[in-house]
Amino acid sequence: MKLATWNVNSLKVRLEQVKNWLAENQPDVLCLQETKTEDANFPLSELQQAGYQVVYCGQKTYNGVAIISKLPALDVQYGLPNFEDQQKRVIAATVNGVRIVCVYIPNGESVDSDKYPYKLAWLAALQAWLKDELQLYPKLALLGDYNIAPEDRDVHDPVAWAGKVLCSEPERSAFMGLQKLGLRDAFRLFEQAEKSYSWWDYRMMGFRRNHGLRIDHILLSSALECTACSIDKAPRKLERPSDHTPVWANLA
DNA sequence: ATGGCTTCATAGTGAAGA
Repeated sequence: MKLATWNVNSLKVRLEQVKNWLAENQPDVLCLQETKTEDANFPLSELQQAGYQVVYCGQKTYNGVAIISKLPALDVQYGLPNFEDQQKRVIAATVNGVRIVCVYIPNGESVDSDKYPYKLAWLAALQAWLKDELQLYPKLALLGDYNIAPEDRDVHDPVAWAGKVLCSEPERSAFMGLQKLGLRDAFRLFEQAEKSYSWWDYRMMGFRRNHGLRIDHILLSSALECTACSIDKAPRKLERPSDHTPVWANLA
C-alpha cells in the first residue's frame, strides 16, 4: 500500500500535475494540503475520472486538505475534534483498514507572531487527539505539511535557521511529542541522501541551490510495517511547480 | 537587503506562505 503527501499550493493551478503524478506513481492514498479551493469548486469529477475517490475540506484562498484514494475513504472526520478552528487543516478517514490523518499544520509566521502560539496550541491539540485516536485505530498514518524541520539535518543552513520558526525548540518538541505517541518518521527508517528536503523557497533560486527544508512528513504507528520511503523531487522541476514536492511511503 | 517568488482576491496592491 503506497501512501503519499503533497502540499500543492493551489489545486486549481496544480490539477494537471496531480493527475499526472497519480498516473505515474499509482499511490493508494495521496493527501493534499493547501488546496485553496472551496468545496463547491473542488475538481471532484476530474479526479474521479483518473480512477480515484476523494474526500475534501476546503475554503477560499487559504488552507484546504483532501484525501485521494483508490479504495473508499470511510468514517471521515473534518478538523480536530478538540480544537475550534475556522481554518481547514485536517481531514481523516479509514482507507483499506488504515486510519489516514491528513494535516496542514499552521506555519506560525515567526516566533514573535500571534500565529506562533496558535501553532503551538494547535500542535498540543493534535497530540492530545492522536493519543486517543491511536487507541481506536492502532494502524494510523499521519501525513502532511507539518511546517516543522525536526532536526538540523533537515535544514539547508541550520545556523541561519537556528531558533527561527519551523526550527524552534518548542516546535521540535511538539514533533518529538508525536513520536513519543509511538509514531515513527518513515523517512528516517531508511538510508537517505544527505541534504534531502521537501520544500524550497521560490525566491533566490532556492531549488537550484538546494536551499530547502524537510517539513513534509509521514509518521506511522508501530502496527504499520514500512518497506520504503522517499521524496520525489521530480514535480519540483516542472513548469510552475508547487514549492513543496511529494513524499511517499510503502507499507507492507 | 525584514528583501527575494507565487498564489489569491481584486482591479492596484496587500496578505500569506516558509
